[in-house]
Amino acid sequence: MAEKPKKPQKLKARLPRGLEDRGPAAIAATRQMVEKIREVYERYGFEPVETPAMEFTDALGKFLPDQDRPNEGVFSFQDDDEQWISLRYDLTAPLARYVAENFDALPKPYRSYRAGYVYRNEKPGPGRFRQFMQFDADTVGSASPAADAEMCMMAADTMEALGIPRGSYVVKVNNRKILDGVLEDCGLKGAEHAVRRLTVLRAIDKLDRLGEAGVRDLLGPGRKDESGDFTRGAGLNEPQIDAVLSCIKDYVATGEAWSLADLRDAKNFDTDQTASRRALKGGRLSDELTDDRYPGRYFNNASVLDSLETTAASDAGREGLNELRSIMEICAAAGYGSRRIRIDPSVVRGLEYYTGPVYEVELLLDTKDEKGRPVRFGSVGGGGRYDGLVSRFRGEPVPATGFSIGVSRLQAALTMLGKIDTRPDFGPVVVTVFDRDRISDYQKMVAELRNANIRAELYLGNPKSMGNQLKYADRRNSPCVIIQGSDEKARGEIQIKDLIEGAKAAAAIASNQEWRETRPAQFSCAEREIVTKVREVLARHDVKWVS
RNA sequence: GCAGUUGUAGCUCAGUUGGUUAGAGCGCCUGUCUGUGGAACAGGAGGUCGGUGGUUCGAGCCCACCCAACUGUACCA
Repeated sequence: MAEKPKKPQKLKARLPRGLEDRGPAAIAATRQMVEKIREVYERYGFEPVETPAMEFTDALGKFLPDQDRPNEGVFSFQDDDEQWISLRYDLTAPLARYVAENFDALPKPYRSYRAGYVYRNEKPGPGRFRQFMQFDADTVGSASPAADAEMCMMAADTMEALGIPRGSYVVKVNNRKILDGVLEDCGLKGAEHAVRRLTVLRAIDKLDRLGEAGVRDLLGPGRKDESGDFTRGAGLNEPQIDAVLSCIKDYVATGEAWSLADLRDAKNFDTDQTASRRALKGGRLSDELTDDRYPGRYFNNASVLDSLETTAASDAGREGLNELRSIMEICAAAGYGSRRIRIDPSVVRGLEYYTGPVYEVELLLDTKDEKGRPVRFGSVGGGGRYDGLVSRFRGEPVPATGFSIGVSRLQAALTMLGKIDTRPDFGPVVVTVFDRDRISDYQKMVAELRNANIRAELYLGNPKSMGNQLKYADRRNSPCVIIQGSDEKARGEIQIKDLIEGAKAAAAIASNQEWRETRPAQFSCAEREIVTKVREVLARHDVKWVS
């Protein structure tokens, strides 16, 4: 054998990790989700505003302390004047910039929403991407707890608008001021303990993932994970650990706990009793209730508030508790009970700019990947009050609160749960080419269909055989094709082949010979009837092309 | 970043104790079929066995280093 000629070094087609190409089904699903979210936000009185994907890095507040370069978590580059520009990592900081820049022209409180891609240079995982879509709503210029309560209620409404039933999601609420107060009580006050306070907050944030024992380790000396890797802890002593944990999980003092039986009885809930009972059967909630890793996490909001009374003794804590109480009163009065909007003192959120109330939306459904392994998605939405963000640009305080749906992550979760239709949409009607010199005739048929608002196209490949053209139409998932050979042309007719009906008929036919000769689900009609007859076929199979 | 696991065809995976020219299923292309999708049958294309170096008469298999992916963990202001 002759020596093989050396292959030219081909460029490897590859996509950077954490990014995804999106096909027709995913695009359609996103469009539907965005539209449903938009309807809810509009109904709440928010108006759209859009900002670009890039901002000056200082506007995002993403410079590393004591250094003149941006944090590694954001994608950044220098403009030709050496100014740092970054891709936005959320929609909140750019909105704060927009409001500050247009402050005088905007009505206050200013209520706006926007959907867009954001970018984070972090390790990707299931439901975690480096480019992903968020859908935000923000109220700028109101310090009222009613603004925060509204965010929580809107979060709940949005989930239900997206088809996630009551009981399959929960909006968790907390107030950072309470945690601040508790940490002060633990003797972790002042700048010299800032690092340890941060470690404590992060440990608390992991309660749902690591359980109490794991958090205890992280608050103390440290924790070894299942791969043997060791993480250093906050180094608190036992009394301090107990103090921190008690404010997070021990609400038993005054209130009633929700036992599983109570939940089944559903008398602890205000307006959503029937739905609650139904959701309990399949939902994750019942598992957690019987799981002793989560002792006492399920109490109604009134009893949690009462319990916090004893732990939130500092000024900051008391202020936070009062805000929380107002939020819950407003929600309860509007019919949003403890099962939909629940106080959860372990919610702290990762972003530093939150100053008070924080919210998080969690799916309570079990998600499994294609190999059946459980997948942890984390929150599918979140938000909070950020009273400091806009005022960075101005000399006056500008309170603000907002909420964000992680559209991409939620879509990934819903896809994994089989709740999103990933079947391909119907393709266009394909007009086949029989005689190459009559292309203009065929294109005229296409135009006629298009003018009748029917998705149609001419076969633009090599029309060497009818088989190839039908195979193409089949792959496009076309409902039907148009055929006109010389015989039909002579009679002024066309053939319409119903591919959907034909596929059904195919099951009963074994030989290719017969398959061809019977030409299943094919009929002829006069040329001028093309639109009427095609419409009949489309109507028969309920083809609508709406997505 | 740290730790563990895994890298063989487009995809899912076999590959014996280290032994000739690395296989299968699915998918793709062509044909049986010059005016008809599917099925069936036949054929074909497609591989630097992740990369580099080493041990050996001989490496997909053994060793070292590197790269990548996955999982956990950390980071995510």
